[in-house]
Amino acid sequence: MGRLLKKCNQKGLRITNQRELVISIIENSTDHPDVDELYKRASIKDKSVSIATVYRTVKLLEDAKVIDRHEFGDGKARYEETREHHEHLIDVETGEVIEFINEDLEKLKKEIAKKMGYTLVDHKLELFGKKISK
Amino acid sequence: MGRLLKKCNQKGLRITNQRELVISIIENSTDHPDVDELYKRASIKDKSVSIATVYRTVKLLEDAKVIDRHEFGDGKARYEETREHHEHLIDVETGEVIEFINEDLEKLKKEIAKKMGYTLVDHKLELFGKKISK
DNA sequence: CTAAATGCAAAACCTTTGCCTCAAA
DNA sequence: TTTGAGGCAAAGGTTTTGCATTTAG
Repeated sequence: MGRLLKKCNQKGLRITNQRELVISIIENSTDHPDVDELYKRASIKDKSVSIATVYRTVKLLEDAKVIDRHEFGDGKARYEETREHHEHLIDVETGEVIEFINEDLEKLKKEIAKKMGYTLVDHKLELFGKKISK
Repeated sequence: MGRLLKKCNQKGLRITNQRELVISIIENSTDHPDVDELYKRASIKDKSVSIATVYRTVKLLEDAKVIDRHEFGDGKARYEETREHHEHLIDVETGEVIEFINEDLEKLKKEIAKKMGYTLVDHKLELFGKKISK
């Protein structure tokens, strides 16, 4: 049984065939698929899955905090399994999404929030960049 | 003549009554209105303005880089006049948007991008926080 | 068994666009 | 005067939802 499915069980989510399928797809994706992409990948294994179920499932998983939703500026939500916090750099020319972590950044953000009288419950940082040509 | 209108003139944009109205509303807003809100505020002064024009105007102004578009996670684009770069802290309990600037953050972001082989063309940082209760 | 999940299609949102009319430069 | 802008309504894209049916627990 996969990591993500295990987490869902721990949270007490009812697992249906459709949900298990979507969960396994997210778990085995290394990119940041949107709902339509998840739907396409799911349809390969089970043509009867509806896109409404995919939408309902990602909302369920997001509420359960086992997946994260991102908006990279193209008007569609994109998803990935929740894991150690990391940031995204989006190549504006290719659309490629590159992940990175930076401890200084993590510290700085918490400090800033604290200084403003807030505790950080979430944050998003996206860098949009152009590859430096050699 | 307002700052923002002046900038638009400098960019050579054709100024119509409708555009001037939308420009003045954005310039005099201290919040981050979405298109519907801009449309409502514009309609008070001129009921004939259409929402299509508001959409076309914000796109024009965004392309001219005199206003910035933000997405704060509620599915609607929000706009504000372009000015010194700053970040947003969103109070998750009230929805209030608090602006701040932090030079360390600015430097760090550029460094990170550079280290990854990119020049930063844009970036977004949003902190989501809860007010620390006294 | 029974409450909850699914599929389907319609609807809800936000945003864009075609077309004809109108106005800025 | 002439090209670009505006108004209106229709269409586009993503996401949500009502309802009848199916299924997990």
